[in-house]
Amino acid sequence: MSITRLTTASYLVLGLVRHLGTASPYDVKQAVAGTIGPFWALPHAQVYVQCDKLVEAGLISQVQETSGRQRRTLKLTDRGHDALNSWLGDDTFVPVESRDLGLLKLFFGASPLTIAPAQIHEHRQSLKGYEQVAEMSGTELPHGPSGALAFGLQYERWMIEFWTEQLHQQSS
Amino acid sequence: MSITRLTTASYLVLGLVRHLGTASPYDVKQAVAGTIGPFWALPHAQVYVQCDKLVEAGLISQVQETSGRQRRTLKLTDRGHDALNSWLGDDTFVPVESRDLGLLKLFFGASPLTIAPAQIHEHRQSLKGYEQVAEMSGTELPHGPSGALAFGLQYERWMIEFWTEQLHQQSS
DNA sequence: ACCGTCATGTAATCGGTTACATGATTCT
DNA sequence: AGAATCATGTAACCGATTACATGACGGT
Repeated sequence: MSITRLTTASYLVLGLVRHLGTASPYDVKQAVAGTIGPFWALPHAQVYVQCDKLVEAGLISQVQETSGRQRRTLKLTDRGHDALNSWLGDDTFVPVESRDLGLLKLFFGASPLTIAPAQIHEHRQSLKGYEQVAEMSGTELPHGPSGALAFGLQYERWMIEFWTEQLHQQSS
Repeated sequence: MSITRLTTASYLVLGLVRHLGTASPYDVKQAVAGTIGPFWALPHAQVYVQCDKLVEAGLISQVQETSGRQRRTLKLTDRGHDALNSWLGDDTFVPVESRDLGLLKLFFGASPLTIAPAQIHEHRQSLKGYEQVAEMSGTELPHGPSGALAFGLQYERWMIEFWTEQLHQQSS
C-alpha cells in the first residue's frame, strides 16, 4: 500500500514536470532527451512507472482525458513542491561514480591507441550537441539548466583534452 | 547451465585478478578500494559471485585450501587472458553517464550556495586520496593504472574548479 | 577468554532495462 | 489507404545492492 521511498528516478520525473510547468508523461519523456538525458538516462518505461508512483503518493496531480488519446496532464501538488525542494535542499554528497568504460579499460592496460580515438570522436559529438543547445537557447535559459549546460560543455572539452593527452603521451 | 554473458562486473574482477597476478576473492575485494573503487564501486558480494561465474566459465582457475580458511587462489587461464584482451581491444563507445546528483540538482534549480560547498569539500577529499596514492606509488605504476590515476587527479581538480566557478557566478 | 579483522559466502529484495504491445491521430 | 509518430502502458527478466550469516586466525 504505502509507497516505497522515492528514488532518484522519481525526483527526476518530479523535477521535469515542474520544469515544464504542466506535462504529460509523454512530454516528460521528450524532455529527457533534450535536457538531462545525456548524463542521466531515463527510459520511458520508467517515466510512466514513476508518474503512477508520484500520483499515488500525492506529489503530482493528474487530469486524464476521457476520450481519444487519454492524455494525462500532470502538475506538481503543494506537497510535490515541498518534496522536490527538500530534495534540492539536501546537500548530502553522494559519491559520483563516473562509470566510464574507456577509463576502466585504460586502467586495465588497454592501449590509448585503441580506445582514445573512439572516445575523442564520441565526446566531440556530444560537445556538438551541447553547443547546438547552447546556440538555440541563447541566454534565455534559467540558472539551473544553464549551469548544467555549462558543465556539459566543459566536461566534453575536458574529456577530449584528456584522451588527446593520453594519445600523445603514448608516443613518448 | 551455460554461463550468462559476462557483465562489466565480470571483467572488473577478471581484470583485477590479472592485475594482481594471483589473488583470492578477498584480495580482489581489497584491491577494489585502492584502485578502481572510487569511480566504479564493486561490493564484495559481487566479487564472490563473479569469481564463481568466471571459474565456471573457465576463465580463471582456482585452487582452494582444504583446511583452515579455505582460501581460494585465483589466476587467469589462457582463455581468461583472451577474454580480457578482447574486451580491452573493443573500442565500442558506451555513452558515459556521469550520474552526478549535485549536477542534477543544479539543473533542477538548487542553489549553488547550497550544494557547491559540499561538492567542493568532497572532491577535495577525493583529490587528497589520489594524491596520496600518487605519492606512494611514485613512478612505479604501470601505464594503465597511472593513466587512470592521472584522470582521477585531473577529474577532481576539474570538479573543484567547476563548483567554485558556480559558487562565484552566483554572487554576480 | 575475547575482540578485531580475515575470509568466505547466501538470500532477499528491488529497481531498472528490455522487450512486448496497442490504439489514436496526423500527414501524404 | 498507409505510414509515421503520438501516446500510453505492461511484464519479464536480471543484475546489483543490502543485509544476513558464519567460522578461522592472531593478538591482548
